[in-house]
Amino acid sequence: MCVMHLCMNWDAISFDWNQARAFLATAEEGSLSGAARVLHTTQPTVGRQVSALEAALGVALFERVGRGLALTPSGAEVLEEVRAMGDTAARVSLVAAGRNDTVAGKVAISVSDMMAIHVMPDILGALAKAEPELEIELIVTNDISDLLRREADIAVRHMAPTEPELIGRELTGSKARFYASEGFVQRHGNPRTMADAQDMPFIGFGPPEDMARELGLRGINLPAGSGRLYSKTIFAAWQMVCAGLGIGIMADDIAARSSGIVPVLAEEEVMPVDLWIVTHRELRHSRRIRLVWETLLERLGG
Amino acid sequence: MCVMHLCMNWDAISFDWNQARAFLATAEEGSLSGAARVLHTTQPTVGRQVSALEAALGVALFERVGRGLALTPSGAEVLEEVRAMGDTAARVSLVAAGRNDTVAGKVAISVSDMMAIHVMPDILGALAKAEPELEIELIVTNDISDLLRREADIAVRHMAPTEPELIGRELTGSKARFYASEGFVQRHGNPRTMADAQDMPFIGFGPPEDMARELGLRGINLPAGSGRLYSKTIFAAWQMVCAGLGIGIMADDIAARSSGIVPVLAEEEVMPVDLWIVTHRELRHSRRIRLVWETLLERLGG
DNA sequence: GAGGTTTCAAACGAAATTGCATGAGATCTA
DNA sequence: TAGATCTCATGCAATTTCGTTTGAAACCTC
Repeated sequence: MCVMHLCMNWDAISFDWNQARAFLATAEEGSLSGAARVLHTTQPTVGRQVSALEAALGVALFERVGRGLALTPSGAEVLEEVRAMGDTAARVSLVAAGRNDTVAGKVAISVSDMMAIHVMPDILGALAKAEPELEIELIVTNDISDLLRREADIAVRHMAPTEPELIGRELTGSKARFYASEGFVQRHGNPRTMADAQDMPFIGFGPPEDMARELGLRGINLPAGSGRLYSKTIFAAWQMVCAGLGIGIMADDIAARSSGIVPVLAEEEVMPVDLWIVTHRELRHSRRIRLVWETLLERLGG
Repeated sequence: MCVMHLCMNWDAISFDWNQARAFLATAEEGSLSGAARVLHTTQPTVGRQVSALEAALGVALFERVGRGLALTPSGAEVLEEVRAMGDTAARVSLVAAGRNDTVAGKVAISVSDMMAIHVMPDILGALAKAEPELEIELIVTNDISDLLRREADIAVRHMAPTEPELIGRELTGSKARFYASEGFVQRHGNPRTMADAQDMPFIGFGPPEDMARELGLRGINLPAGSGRLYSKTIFAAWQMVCAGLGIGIMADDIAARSSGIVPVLAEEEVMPVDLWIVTHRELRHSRRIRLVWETLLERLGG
């Protein structure tokens, strides 16, 4: 609109911005109580703030209808704008975090469950010891965390980021191959090719379709009907492999930590494991973020 | 960016929005004291709010340098985003005002000085009597007020609005013609055509170039060198006409209120006076605005 | 229909924020 | 260089806001 701000209209923004936030949270969450929860405050406070905003703007935003509130048409219209205000507020928070030059504070790292269990403890332990003021939240998920919405500050992913707002760095990932338990091999034999394993069960790390597509890209075709056992929680799936329920794919270094596990399908392709650390472009220069970033880079092999 | 708000990231907007506003005002005004003035609060309060924001974001926004503050590079970057937040806040205020269904409150009307003196008093008097809770600010300016920035809520202009956000309604403006004082006519005679007035002084309502261009569009060519006396304050210019200093253009109904004034240049074109009332599209349906709008329409002749 | 679980609203005491007054430092003018 | 006028920082009293608690009404489940 207008970039020049020679004279700002201060009257137009003189309403209480926190009350606007309370209204936003209430409308989004659907209730005063819900808003109070997400804002880490209490229901009476949110209620008073919304009422005060209504009085200040001279507009009835909600209609008190039994339990819960209902947006009035005016409220819906105002909400649109307040929502935009919330979006810009999130951007304020983002660039501020990117400029944050204190080491103290929180960094949220999103990793897969296997990494959380097998490789992160050492790294986080070293980090916590080296930087006592650093607070780290480990978000364990096998879905790709939404860095754009800042569910996490840094994510360890298995692929390069596609969003232009994100920047990533590839790590020297290990190799992955097929494994099974010693018990499984004793019972079924150790297949050397996929043809040998036609009738053997495979443990998947996600829906069979996804697994088949993923491996198909690497020239490996799983037998039809395999992978009826799967879990998106890789740790759980791997436990099934260890229990001798079937064949699974695992990174060599992690497989090496499990006892009683042997490689199978020796003549099939050994697959490289893509590993990326990813963060938001704006956060890249935050001292705190960079500290964690460098440590991850070093310990995971940059 | 993302229109879907299935789950909002509430942590990202959990900083104090009023503190952000304090920072915005401070940065824009250049000092804590200045910010305190525009925000109708005190300097210690603004100072504490800005400091608290710095602490919350972990970013040094200002560098305390003797008298006054200087934005840090980080502060400048954050300011950009907070400025965007301020813009959206202004929009909140705008649509809220448009939905405001209370009669009580302020309406700012922007008019030319002549209108302010000659026609508004009656209208505003009637309005104030009919609606005791209505508060009206009369902004007197011959520049077109920036309705987009809400310097005024309603403007009476001499041309149709060009901005798409504004809506206007044409009024039945009066006719305008050339006038001079009786004393002037006694001394110089009453010219009937522009040729007769070649050597007579003209009083302008703005820079001679503007006047010449404006009248040229209507087929009237002022003598070269006329209009060396002018004032953008039309009232002042008209006083010069009344004092017999020269010939001036005036709307008939307003000229009729001045004694000792007679029409001159009778054979020249009589010019229609364009008259529009203009407001912001969003404000159109505010009860308060509509009330004033309808009154202006009625009394000024819709 | 009773019990449990929500919701919002009201009252009261506590805590945080605000405003005023004051002081110290810097800039500008004479 | 001295005075005036700005600026921001600090201490203290007063107001406002907040959180806790309680109550009443609506919804869901059994």
